[in-house]
Amino acid sequence: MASLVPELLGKPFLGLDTETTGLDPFTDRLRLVQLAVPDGPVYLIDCFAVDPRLLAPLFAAPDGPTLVGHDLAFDLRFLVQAGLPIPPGRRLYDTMLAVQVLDGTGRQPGLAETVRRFLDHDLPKELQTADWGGPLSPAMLDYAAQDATVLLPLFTILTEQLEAAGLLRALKLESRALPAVVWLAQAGAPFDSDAWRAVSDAAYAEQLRLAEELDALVTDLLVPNTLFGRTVNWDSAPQVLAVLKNAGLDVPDTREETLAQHREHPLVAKLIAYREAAKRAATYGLEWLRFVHPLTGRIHADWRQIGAASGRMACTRPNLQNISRDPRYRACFRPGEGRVLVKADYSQIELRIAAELSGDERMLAAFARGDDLHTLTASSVLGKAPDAVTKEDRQLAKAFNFGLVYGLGPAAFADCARTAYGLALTNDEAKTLCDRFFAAYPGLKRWHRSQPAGAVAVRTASGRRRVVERFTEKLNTPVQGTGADGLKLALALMWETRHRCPSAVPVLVVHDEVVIECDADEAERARDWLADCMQRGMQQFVRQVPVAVEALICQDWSGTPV
DNA sequence: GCCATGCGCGCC
DNA sequence: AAAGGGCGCGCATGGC
Repeated sequence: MASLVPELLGKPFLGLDTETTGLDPFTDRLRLVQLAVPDGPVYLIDCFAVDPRLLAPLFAAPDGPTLVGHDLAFDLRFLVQAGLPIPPGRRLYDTMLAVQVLDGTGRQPGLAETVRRFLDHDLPKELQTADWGGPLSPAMLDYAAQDATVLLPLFTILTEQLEAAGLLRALKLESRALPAVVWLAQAGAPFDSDAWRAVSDAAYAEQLRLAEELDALVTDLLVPNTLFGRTVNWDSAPQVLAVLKNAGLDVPDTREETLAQHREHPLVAKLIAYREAAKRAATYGLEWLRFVHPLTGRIHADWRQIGAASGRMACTRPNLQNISRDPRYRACFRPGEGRVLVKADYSQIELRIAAELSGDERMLAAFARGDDLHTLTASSVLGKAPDAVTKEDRQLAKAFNFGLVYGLGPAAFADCARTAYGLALTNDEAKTLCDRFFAAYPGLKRWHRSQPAGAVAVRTASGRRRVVERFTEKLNTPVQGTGADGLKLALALMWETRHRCPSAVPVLVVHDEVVIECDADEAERARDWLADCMQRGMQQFVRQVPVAVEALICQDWSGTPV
């Protein structure tokens, strides 16, 4: 080992893979580290026999070889637990991320699939789930070696294709963000299980109560409450639809939006309330507690770095990006004594990006002055002076500003205004307002008009590419994707400047929001550091419009002040 | 009993 | 001229 590290440090790139006894970096163990040398041997390090920390200088070197792996976040989480440093992002090359950048999809390709596609041969995977905690057979060693070796030709061919497609810059951004994603997953979100249990119990009780009230209601209304030979299952859409029809309501389905149009009907009103409680009880119930890690007491979700075709991240097991905004749930995410959260989010970031991409002069000028865009839109569309704009006017403007990012037409806009903002609009009114909206922002209209027909490749500010067909995707992908680019650079900057706030770790990332945890006595410094990284990361991709970040120190994710 | 699918809805 | 973005998950259902 002593002579191996200096030798490896001199190579331009290395294939890196690991074998582990399971999938959990906290309870399962690192067994093998495989390092494949171009035109050379592949070294297999048995971590049960040799301390893998001897590899630390290879990982820590600022300018060592590029480390090529497939789904490196997985391997790095185990390597970190084994005491190794995370290499600088610019030295990492993840072939899974490379394929995703090449394809412009959120789908995560496996290694065997990638080898089949780019190298045109089979990679046996039967031993992936072998017992890596026991004796290692020659076949297992051969399998492990192959997994690392195959990364070398993949690196070459993927780089050629990325280069040809102008996608190397997008991959470099992903590489820089990768250490931060590992950091995020390993840190985990601080969580109060007892508080969650209490909130969950209350939601379940409410669901039961509402179901009983619904049962009573259908009896009162003389609607037969037995369908399909049993009492109504209020969770079943077909059964609910049948009940509604029986009650004399002419509805095509039981979706929220449909129900909202009959909310004055007592049965429908109760049903809406039931749905809300049932959804909360099911999605955020006691079952959810299985995600609390038995060793750390925290939630270490599976953060997918490229989760969406737009470049956004996604999160599973559990999805921490769709936790109810109800403060009772969010308050369960809180650190222990002596620690605080700092939550920061971008102000109207997608609207700012849309202004930038469309080049609309009025919008750009408004953002440059620091004006409130919603008020400006309301005053332009309604022909009022800005100081005469009411709260309702501003709500309407919000629906517009929101809708334009998605390329909504008048009919869709009217729907959106109705369901999301509680505004009743006829289609004619919506049409008139849309015309005035585009008259107020001619640059936006040009942007919409300039979209070519048919399937085209659109790009985000980092050069990330996606082939799209629908008009709305052509508008939205660069907006959403540029937001994702800026946030990823922000995460990279946080990792690269973490010495400025040694007690801070990232715990949640939700598209335009980052939450970190830190020592209470470092909170102000952490807040400024976080806001600075986020601002600079996004501003790198959004050049003409000022990027604004709002950051708050709090006890928990609901925002309770310290 | 397992799995795929559609619906409905939580988040941004 | 119109144009409804991106996810993950729980449930019911239906096929095997």
